[in-house]
Amino acid sequence: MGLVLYNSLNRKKQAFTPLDPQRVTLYACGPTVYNFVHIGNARPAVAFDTLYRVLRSLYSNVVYARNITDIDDKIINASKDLGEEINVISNRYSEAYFKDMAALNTLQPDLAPYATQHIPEMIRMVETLIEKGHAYAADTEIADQKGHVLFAVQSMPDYGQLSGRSLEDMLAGARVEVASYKKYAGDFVLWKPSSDSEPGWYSPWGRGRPGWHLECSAMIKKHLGDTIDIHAGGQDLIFPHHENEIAQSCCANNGKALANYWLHNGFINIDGEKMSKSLGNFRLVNDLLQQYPGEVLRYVILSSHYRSEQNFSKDLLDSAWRSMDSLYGFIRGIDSVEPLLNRDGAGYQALLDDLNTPVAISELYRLTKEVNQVSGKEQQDKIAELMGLADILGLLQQDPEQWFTQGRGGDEISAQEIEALIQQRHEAKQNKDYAGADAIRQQLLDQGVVLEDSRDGTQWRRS
RNA sequence: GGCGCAGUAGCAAAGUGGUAAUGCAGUGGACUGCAACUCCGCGAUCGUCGGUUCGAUUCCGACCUGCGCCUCCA
Repeated sequence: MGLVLYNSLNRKKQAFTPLDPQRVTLYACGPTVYNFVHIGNARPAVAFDTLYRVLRSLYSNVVYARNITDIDDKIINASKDLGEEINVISNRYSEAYFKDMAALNTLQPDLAPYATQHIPEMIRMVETLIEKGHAYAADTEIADQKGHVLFAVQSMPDYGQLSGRSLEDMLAGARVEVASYKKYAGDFVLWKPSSDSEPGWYSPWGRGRPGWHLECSAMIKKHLGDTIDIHAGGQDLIFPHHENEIAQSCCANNGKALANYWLHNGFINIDGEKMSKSLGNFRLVNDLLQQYPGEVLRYVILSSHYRSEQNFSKDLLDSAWRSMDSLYGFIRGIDSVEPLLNRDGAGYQALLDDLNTPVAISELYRLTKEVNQVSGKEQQDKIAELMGLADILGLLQQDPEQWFTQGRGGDEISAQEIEALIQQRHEAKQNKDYAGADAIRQQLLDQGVVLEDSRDGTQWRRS
């Protein structure tokens, strides 16, 4: 079977056929860098990183772009709150983003374009849209309203196609007051004026900054082309963000489709509730990484299908950690072999079926069982297959020894102390002092260290 | 009001028109000085009520419950 993807455009699974098999293009919406990212931001990064890995297994040249939004009102507000320069904030948090995502074993995208480095391209696109009659500069002399350029949604017959709603429907439920400079209530901002204290760039409409949606359209056009294969992001971006990207790009590029496949990941909730500032239940990846290995977070994210909603909780993380332990426990002590992806294997086939990562993970377990049932060359092949599947999932990337001896947060007994106690226990055992040996075992267990005796000696792991 | 999603064992999570993968937890056993690891075994009729069908968890309808989007949002 070839790759099949669920396309939000028509709400169906479709066989994936790239425009150009020699250059497959994937674009995922990245974060606005005004703070550390939360676990919800990590989901698309991990899910579409997995897609990237699958695409690379199928095509020789895949170009994956994930943008950084480094100009936005949220950053401007953060700048005011913190009393720091915009670029200091955006630099700090974009760096943190790359670090956090690397901890989740996401591969570096081929391109990581920054909005602020594409202002001329954005201005050019706005000019094109005005020329073609799809956009207009606000017709007003009121000081703080002057300088807006808006996209005229009524100029685009198909507007609303991705989100599946008509203009009337959208306006019927509108929760926001309509700005007076809009000709039509549904029109959205392409360019807006900046005050002297706000960051801005000079444009034909005065000093200002781009609207939110524009950067993606401009950067895709510049780096990937007028029409790309796959555009991905969170479900909440379907409207308005992606709908508006489509409108801008399509109208600016003579009606060409912006993307042939649109993928959207579901939301992550915290203990049954949506993450929100008012509830104060944000889980920052950076914080979680203090307590859990990045692979555990990745495992959790991949353990449910990317389109379904996922409920995050401590229990889920702890249970995922134990699950990972059992996988690492299995490969601990076996000789490493060159990973080999089995393209006919159920795990890889599951990934080709709209990224069914839960099934792929279950195959990991099935393979470990199979390794036990065979021996010799056959066993080596199974191990290679296991690691090949793990590689494409971005799991089991650590050395098992390191995995079990890594810290698990908090004050912990050091490896040296553990080794010393193991030596003491060994001596006790030699003297048939089993009570003494057991006391040491219990003492370590109380400190979260489990001992495993074998013919070759004693292994330990933190639990 | 409009559009849309979900409800599967204690928890998590796949899946199929012909009586339901997998993981964690629990539990019985083998192994062990005792353990751990590992191995073998054990659990659900799939929100409710109807309909279609030889047969539905899987299709259709209604209902109940939870949730998302409707220009801040992954």
